Amino acid sequence: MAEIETLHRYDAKRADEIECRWQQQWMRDGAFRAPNPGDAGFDPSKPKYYILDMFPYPSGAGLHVGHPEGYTATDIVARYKVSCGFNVLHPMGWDAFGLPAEQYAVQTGVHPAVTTQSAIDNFRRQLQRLGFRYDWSREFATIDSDYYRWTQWIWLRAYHAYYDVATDRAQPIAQLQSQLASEDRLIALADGRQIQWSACTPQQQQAHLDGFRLAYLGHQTVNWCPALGTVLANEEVIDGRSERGGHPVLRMPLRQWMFRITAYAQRLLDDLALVEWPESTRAMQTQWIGRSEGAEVRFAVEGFGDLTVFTTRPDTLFGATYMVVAPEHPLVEWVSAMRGGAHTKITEYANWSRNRSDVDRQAESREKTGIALGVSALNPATGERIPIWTADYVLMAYGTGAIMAVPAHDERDFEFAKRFDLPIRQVVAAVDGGVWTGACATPLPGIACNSRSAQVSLDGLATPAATAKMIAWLVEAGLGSKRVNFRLRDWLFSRQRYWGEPFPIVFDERGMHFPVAESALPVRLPTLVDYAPIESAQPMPPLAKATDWVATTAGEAGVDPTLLDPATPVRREVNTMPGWAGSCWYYLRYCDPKNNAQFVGKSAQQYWMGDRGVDLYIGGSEHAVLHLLYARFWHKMLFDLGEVFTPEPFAKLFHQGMITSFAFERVDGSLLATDAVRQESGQWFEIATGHAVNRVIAKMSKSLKNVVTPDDVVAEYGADTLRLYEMYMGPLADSKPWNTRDIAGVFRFLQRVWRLAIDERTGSVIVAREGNREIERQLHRTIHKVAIDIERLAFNTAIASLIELVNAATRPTEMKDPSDGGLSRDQLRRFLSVLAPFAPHLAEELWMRIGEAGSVTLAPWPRVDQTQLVDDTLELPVQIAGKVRARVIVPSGADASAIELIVLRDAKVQEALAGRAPKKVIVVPKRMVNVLV
RNA sequence: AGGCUCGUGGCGGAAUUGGCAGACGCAGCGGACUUAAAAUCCGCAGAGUUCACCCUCAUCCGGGUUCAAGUCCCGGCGAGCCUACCA
Repeated sequence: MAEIETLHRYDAKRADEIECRWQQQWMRDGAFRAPNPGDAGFDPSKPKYYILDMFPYPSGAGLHVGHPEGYTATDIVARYKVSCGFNVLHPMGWDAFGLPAEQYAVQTGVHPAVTTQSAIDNFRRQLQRLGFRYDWSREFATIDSDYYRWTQWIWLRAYHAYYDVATDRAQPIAQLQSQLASEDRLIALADGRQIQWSACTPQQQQAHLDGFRLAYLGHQTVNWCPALGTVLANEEVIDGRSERGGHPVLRMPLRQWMFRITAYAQRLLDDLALVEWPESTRAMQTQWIGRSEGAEVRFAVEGFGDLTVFTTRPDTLFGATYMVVAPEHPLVEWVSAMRGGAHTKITEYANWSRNRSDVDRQAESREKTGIALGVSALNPATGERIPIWTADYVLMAYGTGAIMAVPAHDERDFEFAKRFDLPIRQVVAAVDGGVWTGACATPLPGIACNSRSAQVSLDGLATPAATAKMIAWLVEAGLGSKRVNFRLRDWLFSRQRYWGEPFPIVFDERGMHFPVAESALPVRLPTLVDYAPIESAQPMPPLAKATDWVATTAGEAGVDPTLLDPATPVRREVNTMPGWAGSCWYYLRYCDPKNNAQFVGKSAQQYWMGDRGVDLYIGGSEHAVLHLLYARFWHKMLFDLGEVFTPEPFAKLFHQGMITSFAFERVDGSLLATDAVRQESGQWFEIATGHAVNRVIAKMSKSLKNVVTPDDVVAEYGADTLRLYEMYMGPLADSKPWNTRDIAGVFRFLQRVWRLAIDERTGSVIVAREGNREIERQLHRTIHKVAIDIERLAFNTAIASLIELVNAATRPTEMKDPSDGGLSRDQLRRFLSVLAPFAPHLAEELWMRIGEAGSVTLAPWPRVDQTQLVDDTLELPVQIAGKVRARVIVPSGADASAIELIVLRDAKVQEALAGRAPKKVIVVPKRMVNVLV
C-alpha cells in the first residue's frame, strides 16, 4: 500500500535518474556551448555577460561542499542571464601546476602529471554531476603545453619591456636600448663607476638593461624555505613561515627572476576606483601597496657621503637626534671595513640580526636591539652632529634602509632612545596646547615648535604647513626632495621546483641570458623520473637533474640566430615559474581557448571582455591580495603592450563565505570529532567520559570527521537539493555552518514542487483547470522578487519566496479533485522557468512533462505584469503614542491627506485617542501612520 | 597595537535601507488522515503575565539623534578577518 502511494514520488532515486538523464541530454545537445563572434550560431545582436569562477586547483581529495557554493551562485546567475537574452560566457578549467601536486607526488611516488590528471578527471566528474552550465568545450589546464606556451609568451613580452616613466607605461626595451646606443649615454655600473654605453662589455650592457626590464634577473634577499626546497614570494610568507605548510623561512641573497610590479604601484592603487569590488578587498590591496607620502632627506656623513632617509614627517627634522640604518645597509659594512678588527661587535651584530630568521624575531619580545656605529651625521636643519646606529627595527627593504630618528614623535624611536639613553627633543606641540610630558611619543599632527634655525623656521605652523615648508627648504638647499614611497616590493617569480612552467631563457658560458624566440615556444617541461627536491643548504632546482635537457645549444633551444650563434653551447634556466603564473591570465584564454596563433584572438577578446572585463568574478577572499593583485598587474602590462583593451580585468568581484561545520568543544577548550559525541535532550555529551560538551563552529577537517562531500549529498538527495540547500543556507558572502538536518527542508520543497505537477500515485500530470487570481498575483511578485534577488546575489531570499509561492499553491489533502488547486499549466510553465536556475534538472523534467517544447534552459524569463504587483487596498499600521494601536485599510493610491482622514475616522483610533486631540499626524504612504498626542 | 567587518528566537537566517522585528527553513508542539506508524496536509510557535483577546518586555550593554532606531551617531563589551617595528 505504502509502496504504491510513493511509486511516483520525487525521491533520491528519481532525482538521480532525472539528473543523469538531463545532464547527458544537455551534453549531447551542446546546450551550454557559447559560440564566439564569427562562429555558427553566434547572435551579435545580444549583449554579452562574462561570469567567472576562480580557477580551481584540483587536489587529490576531490570536492567538498565548500567548492560548489560559489559555482552554484555563478550557475544561477549564468542561467538567469541567458534567459534574459545575454550571450553568456561561463567557462571552467584547471590551475594545475604548483606545489601541492608536486608534494603529493613526492609523497606517493606517482608522477605529478599522473596524479594531477586523475584529480582533474575527478573534479570534472563531480562538477558535471551538479549540472553546471559550463561551456566544457572551452576547458583547459595550465599544464597543457598549448596553454603554458602562451604563459611563457607573456613572460617574454614582459622580459622585452621596461617601464617608461615619461609616458607612464610599458614600452619595448629595444626602444631604450637603441636610445642608449644612439646617444651613447653614460651608464652607472654596479661598482659606482660611470662609463659610456659603447664602452660597456655585453655583460655590463645586459646588467644595465636588467635594471629596467619588467621581467628581470635580480640579486635579491629571498625567502628560502628549506623544507619546501624553494624560495617564496613575500606574499607567501606569513609570520616568518611558509603560507603553505607553516615551515620556517630563512633569508638569503640569490639571483632570481623578478617582476617589476613596483613600477605599477600607483596605477594598481588608482585603478581600484574603477572596479566594483568588496570594500575589504580594496582596503587589503591598498594596504598591501602601502603608499606613503613624505620626503627624502640627505644627511652628510664624513668620509662616506650622503646617507639618505625616507620620512613621512619631514616637519620633525629638527627633532632628529640620531639615525638608524638597517644591519644590511652599506654604511655598516663601510664602518666595519674602515675600523678593521677594532669594531667586530658591529659586524657581529649585523651578522646576528641578518641571519636571524623572521620566526626568531617574532618569538622574541619587542625589546629593541642595536649598536652604535661610532660615526655621526650632520642634521641639515640643526647643524648638529647626531650619532648613527644600526638596529634590526629598520628594514633594508623599505625606503632607503635608513631613518632619521625622532624619538619625541615616533613610538619606535622613542622606545629605542629610552633603551640606549639617546636625547629626545620635542618639536611638535599638541593642538590643544597641552604640555608634552616626555613620558611617551606623540606621533599625531600638531603645531611645530623648537624648529628654528638661521635658514628656516617652522615654529607655529600646523603639521601640513610645516611639512610643506620643510620640503620647500630642503629642495632649495639641495638637501632633499618630496618623495612617495610604496610598501609593495618587486615580485619574486622563480621557484626551485619541478612542477611549473619552464622559463623560455638560456644562459651562455659568460652567464649572459638569452630569450627563446616566440616561434620556438613552448619550452616543454621535460619528463623527470626523479623530481624530488634536492636537500641542501643552497637552493638546487630539480630540473638541474635533466642534464640532457639543460645542456643544449642556442639553435636547439630556439634562440634567435642574430642574438647568438646557433652552435653556441648554452644551459637552460632550471628554475620554474610559481603556481600563480597560470592564473594570471586564464580569464583571457577562455575567450578563445583553441587559438594556435595568438594567446587570445582579438575579436573574441574584444567581444567577451568588452569595456569592463569580466562582468562577475566569484571566489574566496583568500585571494584578495595575491592572485587578484598579480592578475591585475599582468593585465596592465598587457594593456600597455597593446594586447588587452580594458584597464582592469575584473569589473565586479564577490567573495563567497566559507562553509564551516560543527565540532564539539570540551570545557578546557579542546575540540572533539563529531563521532565522539552523542546528543541527548538537546545537550551533547562526550561518549568516552559522559561529560557535557558544547557544539561549536569549526572548519571542515578530516581530524574532526566533519567533512561533507557533494557526492554524499547527491547520493542521498540529488544535485538539485544540494544546490538549493547551499544557496538557502544564508547570504552568499557569509560563512555559515553546514547542518545536515536542514537539508530535508529544501528537499521537501522540491517534493512539493513535484506534487504540484505530478500525481504521485499514477505519475500523470495534474494541473489546475484555471489559475487562481490570488496565486497569479503572487506568481508575478515571485518572478519579480527572484529576478531582483538574483541580481543582488541574494539567493536565500529568492528561494524563500519560491517556497512561499509553492506553499500557497499546494493542494490540501482533503481536496477531492486535484484540478481544483495547484497551478494552471501556464502558471506552472512560468514558475518552472524561475525555478530552473536553482534546480535545473527538476525544472527541465517537469517542463517536458507538462508538454513544453524545447529546453527550459532556453526559455525567456517570464514577463512581470506591473499592475499585478500592487494591491487595490493596503493595510497600514497606525501608531498612537509610539505603539501600534490600530490598522486601517486604505486604497493603495491614497495620498497622505486622504489616509489621515481615514485614520482619524477609524473607531479603534478614536478609542485609543480617548478624546485627546492629535498634535500631529505623520503619514508615510504605503508604510505606516504615526499619530502624536 | 592598528585597520576592516559583524553581534537579531533553541538553530540557520529575514526585515524594501530609518517605518508593523523575527519572512522562509530546521528542530519543537497540536490536529486531520491511518488499526498503527511513516509520509502528507492543516494549525501553533520571541520571552513574560493563569490560555485565546489584552498588556508588559525584547535585535550584545550604556547613552544620544528622531514623530519613529535592529538600521544613524558616541562610548563599552564580544567575535571574525587582515596587517603586524613599513619610518
